[in-house]
Amino acid sequence: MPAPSHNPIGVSSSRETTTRPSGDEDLHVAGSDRLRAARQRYSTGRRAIVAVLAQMGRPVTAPEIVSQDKDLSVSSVYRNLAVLEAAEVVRRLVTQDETARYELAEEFTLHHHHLVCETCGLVADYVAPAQLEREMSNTLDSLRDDTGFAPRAHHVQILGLCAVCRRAHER
Amino acid sequence: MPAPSHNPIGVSSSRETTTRPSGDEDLHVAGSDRLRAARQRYSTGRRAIVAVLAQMGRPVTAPEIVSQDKDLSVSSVYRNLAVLEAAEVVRRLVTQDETARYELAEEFTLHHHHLVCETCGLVADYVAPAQLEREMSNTLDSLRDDTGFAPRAHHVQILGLCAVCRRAHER
DNA sequence: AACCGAAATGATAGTGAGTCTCATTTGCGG
DNA sequence: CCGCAAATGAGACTCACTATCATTTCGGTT
Repeated sequence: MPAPSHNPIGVSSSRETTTRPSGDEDLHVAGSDRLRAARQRYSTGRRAIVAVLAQMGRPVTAPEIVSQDKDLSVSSVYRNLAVLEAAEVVRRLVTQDETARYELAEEFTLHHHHLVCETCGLVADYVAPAQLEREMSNTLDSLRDDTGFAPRAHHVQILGLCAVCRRAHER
Repeated sequence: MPAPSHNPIGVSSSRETTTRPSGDEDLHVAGSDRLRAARQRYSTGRRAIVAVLAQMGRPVTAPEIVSQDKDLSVSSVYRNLAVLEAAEVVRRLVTQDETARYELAEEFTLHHHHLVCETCGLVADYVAPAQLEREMSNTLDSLRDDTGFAPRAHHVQILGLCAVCRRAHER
């Protein structure tokens, strides 16, 4: 298990993500519950996908998931990601490189946003200051009142250069 | 030229967008300048793309641009959008439906974010309250200091139901 | 424990946005 | 007016993603 050292950003690996406080057991139990609530089975394939997402600790693409676990087939991964998203076990997110990425639903993580590297496309988790979140929810409240648009979620993407690309860029 | 006092949503049609204050002449002059600065020509095709974007007043996809102006070819549109983006005349943005959309660069509009309808995919401009923007820039400042990530831009997507889909959904 | 039917799977073909190539055309500089 | 680099457009290609469908798995019932 490689460990990319300490890092205030949530690109951390396996055990110790900044954005996922609870253990793997709870995770699978909760996943199973949610699927049952949606009248779906928590099959081996679906469990495997959740395991990969938990292990990665950053949003990953479907092809990445397939290559992580060779027992998974392409079509099943896509189908199951859709099921897991509908059951709110995973969250689907799209960034600048227009390939969908998946991560555990926010209920299994902390509420967070994303840092997107414009050079290499890497997406990292980022927990925003409480004050910003407060301001955001004020804003959403008035949006609901002032306009016809009914907000359900918000998502902040911060675009820039990740540490690695920044160093590579400097010289 | 309406100031974005009420109705912060910018889905308004043709002439009178809430998010683009200046006239078309200025726009093309500025566009031409920027391209020249990037050692590129402001060719007919590129001008046509800018005209379409100005007219639409909301982020549009490349296929939409092609269908708006039959003189444009697919390959040229993609190539020129890339050129225009590099010259910072247009801005490329990707939302949940993973099809890139383009709009005029922010210097030709007001600083704004986007309302994304989860049902129909429509993307509308949204000018956020000053207080939220203030909080956002505080956050970005400390991000730059605290982590290895160098932010260049931020982008808030508010996901939910647009007025039309909301009404269709209610009954 | 064997059976049934529904749910899940996986190989494969299809879709469509976006990219690459290259021969042709356009248009600025001398 | 010429020459050459920039721009164009048709079409082939890539690849993430979806749809199809025959096969397999699994939970519930006798």
